[in-house]
Parts: sequence; structure tokens; C-alpha cells
Amino acid sequence: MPVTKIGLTVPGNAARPRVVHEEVYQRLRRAIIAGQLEPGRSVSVRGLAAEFGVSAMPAREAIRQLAALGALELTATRRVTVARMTQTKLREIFDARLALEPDLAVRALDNAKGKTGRDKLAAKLASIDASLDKAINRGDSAAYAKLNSDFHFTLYEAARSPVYLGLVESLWLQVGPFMRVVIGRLGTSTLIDQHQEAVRALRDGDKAKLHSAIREDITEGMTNIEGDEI
Amino acid sequence: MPVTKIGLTVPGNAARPRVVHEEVYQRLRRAIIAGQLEPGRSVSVRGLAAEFGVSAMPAREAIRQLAALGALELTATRRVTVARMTQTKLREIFDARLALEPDLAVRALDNAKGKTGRDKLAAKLASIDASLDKAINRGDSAAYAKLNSDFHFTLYEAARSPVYLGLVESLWLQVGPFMRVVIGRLGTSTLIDQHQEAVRALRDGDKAKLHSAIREDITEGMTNIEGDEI
DNA sequence: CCCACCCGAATGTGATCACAAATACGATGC
DNA sequence: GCATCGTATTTGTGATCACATTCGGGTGGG
Repeated sequence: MPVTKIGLTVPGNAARPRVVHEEVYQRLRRAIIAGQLEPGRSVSVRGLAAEFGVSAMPAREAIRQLAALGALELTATRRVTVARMTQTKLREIFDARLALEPDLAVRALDNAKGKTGRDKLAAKLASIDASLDKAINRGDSAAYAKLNSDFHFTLYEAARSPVYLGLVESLWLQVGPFMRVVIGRLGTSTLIDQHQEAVRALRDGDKAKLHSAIREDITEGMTNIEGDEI
Repeated sequence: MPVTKIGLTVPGNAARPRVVHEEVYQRLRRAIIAGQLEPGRSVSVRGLAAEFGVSAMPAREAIRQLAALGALELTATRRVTVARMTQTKLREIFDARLALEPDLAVRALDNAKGKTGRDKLAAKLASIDASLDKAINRGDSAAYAKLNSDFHFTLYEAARSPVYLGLVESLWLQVGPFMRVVIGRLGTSTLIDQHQEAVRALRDGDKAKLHSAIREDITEGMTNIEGDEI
């Protein structure tokens, strides 16, 4: 029976994703990176479809993509869950982040056109960092997680290095859900803000300092978690 | 209605209960890494399904996964092709490889239990390398590409570092198709075998030497390509 | 001879159905 | 009260269909 369901292509819908599965993928991806999904939480095709008000197909494709990137885990019985964390895996992720993200930040600096370009990017980052500080002060760990990812990826996207960016995104997708839990457990009080150092280095065009600031930021996050229960 | 009774679940089936889309994904993935697919070649759902003798669904899922990893490119019109290469992208991939693969090789060394463990792995690698030399001597660029990927991933898989491995696989998936073209164009005569150095370092347990051997191997591949037509 | 147009074939996407396996949960027996 | 079993529900997977869009190839006009 032909149905020809309408409503999928809304007339006023000028939004970027012209396909439904892409929209589902992007929303789920952002939610995971921002730490809005609890590790181990079950993600089902039909459940996701219902939550987004779409049919099963787009949900299946979004899940398949995120599973390929390591954000979702496939259990032995084909069930799909938000990736859980282990000590060794966490160590690996941080090592890989250290190997990639400082370089990516420097690429962003190299890519910024002149002092004005650097200042423009620095201003954007400083704005995010200001909101981040507010989130810290009010102990809002959810907002913290989201703004922290915003800060890093605003910087990284300025590098215009799609390959590197893809690798780093994959790492954040794997660690995102767990970070949310950890931040919520630790509270935000112990977090020292390394971002200002990075913004300053960006303004000054100081590659070495920017590199070490990002490295410090990652290392700090690691030491805060290390030895924690998983 | 009593349906699932004992006996329907095959008792002796300890082998991983594979699913069709997984099988399609693995075969296509291996083909891409080994450089068996020409860049820019169109990959259609129905075409892939027909080639593997399956229906459209498994083909769709395999394509979606490989697209998420950057192995397949989605054109503006939704068509899917094997990823093409650009100079900047190539440079990025090699930089990322340099940032990850030498460390991953050292992890494999660390992970090998004692001298016997290292010798066992080294023997396996030496065996692959011997086949690789034969491929070089007879100018078989297709076999060269496959054996080269076999050598590297045999080493990398021994690291038992799934996160790192996933990142590196993504890089090889992106560069694989292009490597095949380049190797075919250059011929294999100019290729110096850096693998023996790596095998020796592995036997000796010399981390620094292994690190530099892998680094050299990657750099060499890069210099052979650099300035080439893309 | 070349270019634009047009029509049939191919393709991606979404929707829906069938089926087997796994899970959840309540009933049953001890 | 507790363990065990059976049933109902949920779930992943594969298959197939409908439809709009895009591609390819040939034709007609210049």
C-alpha cells in the first residue's frame, strides 16, 4: 500500500541537512560529544526513531555511522549501547588526544590569516570561555561539558584540516559520555581553566605556547580522572 | 505461540555469529585498504549488493560505515564514490600517520610478552615481508599494496590498542585507493624496504629504533609521492 | 560538427513488513 | 519467599516497495 507520507520535506525548512538520516546523525553526534548520553545506555533503532519523530531507516543509518566511529558499542547480542569506558581505553584515548590535538590547534593558528584573523578567532574562543566560566561558577556540569567541547572544536575547526578533525571527533565521541559522568562526579570546582592561556597564545601567534596550553588542558583532564572508578 | 525451543540455537556454533552487512563491510574495507578500488570509482547500493550477492540493506549499511570513516565520499548529489585525493589532504594524512603509527608500533613491542613473544611476532612479519619482496621483484604492485598493508596491520594489531588502531585504519582507508594508483605508476623498483629494520628492532626490543623505522617507512612513502600529479 | 534538451535507466532515501533472537516480566512450582 | 520457566514484548536484521532526483545517452536543432 503506497502511503506517500508527507511532512518530511517541510516547505520552510531551509536547514542544511537535506536528508533525514543526516539530521538524526548530527543531533545524536552532538549530544554524545557534549556528554548528554549516559555510558551503557541502550540505544535502539525504534527508540531513537520515536524520539526524533522519524521512521526506523534514518535511525538505523545514524546508529551505524556512530558505531563505526566508536561512539556506540555493539554488544555480543547485536544490541547497541553508548560506549562504556575502561581504564586502558581511557589511557589510550588521552594518549591519542595528546598526539593530535595540540598539533591541530597549531594548525588553526597557522591557518588564521594575520593578526586580525587570529584576534577574530581568539575573540570567539574567549566568548565561549566566558560562558564556560559562568557554568563552572554555578556548578552546571552539563553546560560545562557542552561549552568545553564547543571551545575545543571551534578552535579545531579553524584549522581546516578535515582529516585531523575527523580523528579528533572520533576520540571525543568515544570519551564524551564518560566525561559527563566524571565531571558530574567531581564537580567543576577543581577544574583549572587552561583555556585563557591558549587564547593568549593564539593572539600572540605563539605556536609553542598554544601547543603546550592544549597539551596541559588535556593532561589536566586526565589527571583529574585517573584512578577514578570506571 | 511456543516458537524458540531448544535445538534451534546451534550448540556448536562458537564462531562469531556473523551478520551479512558485517561481512560486506569487512570485505569492502579490506579491498579499500589494500588499494583494490580506484579513486573516484562510483559505489552504488544496488551495484555493491549485486557484486556480493546480497540484498540492498547490507550494502547500504556497509557503505554508510565506510563513508563515516572517510573511505567513501558522498557527492553533493548523494552519490557515493571511492574517496579522491588532494595534495593538502594527502599531506594531512601523512602527518597524522607520523603522529600515530610509530607510537602504535612501540605499543606492539611493549605488548609482546618477553623475547619469545617478540620473536614470534617478528617471524610473522618477516614472513609477510618475504612475500612482499617477491612481489616487488616481479613488479606486482597490487600484491605489494596488499602485503604492505598486511605487514603494518599485523604489527599494529599486536599492540592491542583498539582506539589507536581505529584511527590508523581510518587513515589507511582514506589513503588506500590513492596508494594503489601511485604504486602502479611509480612501479615498485624505487621502493626501499624499511620493514627489515623494523623487524630487527622488534627482535632487539629497541623501541627508539622501531619508532624511527616506522617513521622512515612512512616518510619514504611520502617523498615518493610528493609533487606527483593528483 | 557541436551543443542543448529530453527521456529512459539508475540511484539514494525513506517506509514498511517478516522473522528470529534476545530480553523483560509475570506466573508457576517448590 | 525464591528460583525457574514460559510467554509476551522488544530488538536487530534482511527484504522489498515507492518516489523523487540524478545520470547517461541519444536525438534534434543550430
